[in-house]
Amino acid sequence: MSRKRDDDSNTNCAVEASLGVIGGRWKGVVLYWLLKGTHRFGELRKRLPNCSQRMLTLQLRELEEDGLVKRTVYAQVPPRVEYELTAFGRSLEPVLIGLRDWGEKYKRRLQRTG
Amino acid sequence: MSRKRDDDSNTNCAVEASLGVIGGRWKGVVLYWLLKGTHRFGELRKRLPNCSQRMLTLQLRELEEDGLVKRTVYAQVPPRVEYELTAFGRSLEPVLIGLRDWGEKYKRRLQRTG
DNA sequence: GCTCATGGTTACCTCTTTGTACGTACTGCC
DNA sequence: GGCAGTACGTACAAAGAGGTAACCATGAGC
Repeated sequence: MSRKRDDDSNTNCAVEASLGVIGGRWKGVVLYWLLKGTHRFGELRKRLPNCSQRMLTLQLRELEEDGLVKRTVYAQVPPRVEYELTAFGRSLEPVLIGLRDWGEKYKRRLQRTG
Repeated sequence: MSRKRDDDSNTNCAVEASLGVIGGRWKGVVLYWLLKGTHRFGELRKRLPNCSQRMLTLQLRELEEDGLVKRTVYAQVPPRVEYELTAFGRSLEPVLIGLRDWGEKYKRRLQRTG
């Protein structure tokens, strides 16, 4: 999504506001996995093999900034960082479920129509 | 959204598949207005003052390709082109409503926390 | 024959997003 | 002393998204 963050025009429309938050390249999937429970950074990497390390870091940082994700650093060596949804992040659950269900409908449609 | 269309990795996750379809810069708003009824091209332009003509054309074309929007050209001068949702497009309604409602929650939250 | 309105298309340029590759910090283990 | 493992950060380059501005076709109205 080439949607510049902090763009005022996003906030005019509530739909755009939502998409501005969850529309990032990998945010949907990240949120979807976090819905299933806390994950370490390396675990998320395995879940998103096509997402580079840098991108995963960036997307997580933005989700954290937007208050959807909580980041917990444990003072260990080697480092251990855990990500989990905040209460506000969990309020996205029905939306994400809706997106997933519709996405499956869309994929089935693609198969039918070639 | 800088999400390359026709990218296989999108389709691995249904959430990403949905976002690939509706995640375009202006698609959310366009769909939201079309939910309220058929619109001419010029009407949509007025609804999206921040969207350039070129972008509106592109977004509508992609929505049409994805089977969400039907485009009807009337053989008139000056030209008259109408856009409306297909049945499949209307199946997105609950998802869009969900995005809108959550977006409003998000905006209220932004105001509270500054 | 000039202008206007509508719904485009096209070329060109800029800014953003993303990828690749490499560097870092720390400590325990061999 | 050197390497492994984790979770980053940084620099550079490529790709993609989006803006601006100009052009097009056509017929009605003047």
